[in-house]
Order: sequence, then structure tokens, then C-alpha cells
Amino acid sequence: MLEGVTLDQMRMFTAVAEAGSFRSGAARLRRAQSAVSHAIANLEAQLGVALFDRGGHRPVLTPAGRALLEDACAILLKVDLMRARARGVAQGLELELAIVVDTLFPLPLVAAALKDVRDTLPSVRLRLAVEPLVSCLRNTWHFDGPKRG
Amino acid sequence: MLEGVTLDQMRMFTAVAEAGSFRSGAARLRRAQSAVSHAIANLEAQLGVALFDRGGHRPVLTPAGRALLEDACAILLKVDLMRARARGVAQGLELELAIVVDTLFPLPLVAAALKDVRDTLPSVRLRLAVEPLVSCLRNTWHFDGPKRG
DNA sequence: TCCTTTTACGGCGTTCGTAAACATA
DNA sequence: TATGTTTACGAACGCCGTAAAAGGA
Repeated sequence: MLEGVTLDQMRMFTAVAEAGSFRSGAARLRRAQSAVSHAIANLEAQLGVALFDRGGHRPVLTPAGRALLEDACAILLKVDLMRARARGVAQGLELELAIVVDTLFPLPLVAAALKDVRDTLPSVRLRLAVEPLVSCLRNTWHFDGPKRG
Repeated sequence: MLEGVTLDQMRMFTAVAEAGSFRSGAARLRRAQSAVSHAIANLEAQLGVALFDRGGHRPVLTPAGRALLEDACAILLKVDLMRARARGVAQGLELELAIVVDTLFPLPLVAAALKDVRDTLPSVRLRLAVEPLVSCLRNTWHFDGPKRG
């Protein structure tokens, strides 16, 4: 409690912000309201900022809260991405991203995008095909999400 | 311990990776070696990946460890940035970033970078000076890390 | 009066530290 | 043998949940 913003605190924070109240935020995380209340209070103490305005019946984000909410969301997103990459590496299952672009689409944009993907997710194997758009409908296979286990 | 990667674990992880050993990593964080050992073991269990290869006398990063280390560093960086922004907002103290670039450096790049900074950190006041590089050495002040407290 | 948040208190889990056992060059 | 990591065990700290109190509409 002396040095430490926590990922759990951020999860509580985003849940409350999205749900609109401590109660529903707590319900979303299957936690008691008191736990959420404590966590948010601690987070506010850590940051030295009031995240919510408790003036009214429902808590409403302060300007600081709005700004910091973006940070929290971005951080949680990155954590999920890290876990996802770890799962991929752990299972040895090389995720594959197959992309088919029309011959008319500006290739440099695709190249730049793929480079970003490669930098962010080195474990993902990329495959690029440039074809007239009609053939896409015949050649691409159906994709319904990653298989588990 | 069933669901939760922790920021503390990531701090331990990066400290060990940078220091080159559990012992020196622990020393850097003012913690006992056992604490670091436990934390890293838990992190590995959470991610389902071996982060270090304990074959030799010194632990060495596995390929997965190298990849995930980048994620951890990026996350910790974002957390620090969030805390910094919170401090700025809390104290009302407008942080100021003074940048001096050589006259030969392509200005559009600087402009783009400053725009990004402005988008990410609206509370930071930016100041840009374009000067011949020699004057930098006289005008910039010494920087030896963030002050604490 | 109803709904929501905060506070009090007790239990539980996790983490940390000291110290001994183990492995490697 | 010396350096460094893991394991064992005891203690402390923090978090969560139940329940009662306080604040708005």
C-alpha cells in the first residue's frame, strides 16, 4: 500500500467507469461492493487524485479520472496481449495471420501495417497474398476464432 | 495466485533480466532473493512459460523470456507514465518538456513527435528550441533521473 | 423510503524474510 | 570451494466479504 498501483485496482476502476456505479461494477467482477470501494479508494490515494465525483447519487468521472481511465485501459489491454502471446509461445501453437489484399490496394500501407504487427507480435506468422478481389471469395477459408486446447 | 499476473512480478522480472542474476536483481529492489525467486516462479506458472534457463550458473533469458520482457518493460513504462500524469494533474504542476534540436534536424519529424506527445500527455507543456548543436551543451541542464518525493 | 457508497471488523490468503539445502563452475 | 538459486517455515501485511452506518433523491 506504500508503493504500488495494482492491476486489480485498474480493473476495478475500468469496471466501475464502464458500468456507471460501484455496485454494478462489483457485480461485473463478481466482487463485493466493499472490495471495489476499497480498491478505488486505495487507487485514488496512490495517485493523489479523485477519480470519481461522489457529489451526486451516481459516481461520475472527474476530468482527471477520464484522462487516467485511458491509461488504465491501455495498460490492461497490453497485459492481456502479453498473456495472449505467452499462451501462444507456451502451446507452441504458431498463430497464423493470412491476409489477402486486392491488387489495387496501396501495398506500402499493408507493408507498414505488417511491420507493426511483426514488431508487436513476433510469434505470429504472417502470410500475404495480393490478388484480384473476386478470387478472395473462393480462396479464403472460413475463420471462426482461435481453437482452444 | 490462480488468476493474476502482477506488476510486482514484472518489476522483479525486468530487474533480474537487467541485473543478470536473481541476487543482484533482488538487491536492486531491496528485496530478499527468495522473494524474487518466488515471484518469478509464480510469473512463469501464470504465463505457462519458462522465462529463464537455469542450466548454467547464471540464469539466461529463454527466447520466450526475451519476447515477454519487452512486453513487461512496455507495461511498466506505461504505468510509470500514468503515475507521472496523475502527479501532474494532482499537483496542478504543469510539467514542462524543453527540447532543443539542431537546425539540421528535419523539423517535420519533431513536429510529429511533439504532436504525439501532446496527444498522449495533454497536461505537459511543450517548449521547442531550434539551435545549432553546440549551444545545446551550454544551455541544457544536467539530468540524472527523476527525483522522488 | 429506497438506492448507493462508506466504514468496521474478522478471516483468509499471499508474500516476504531468515536460514538451510542444493547445484554449478 | 565459492557463488548463486531453490526450498522450508514462521510471521506480517493486505484484501475480501458480511454487516451496520451514512449520504442523496
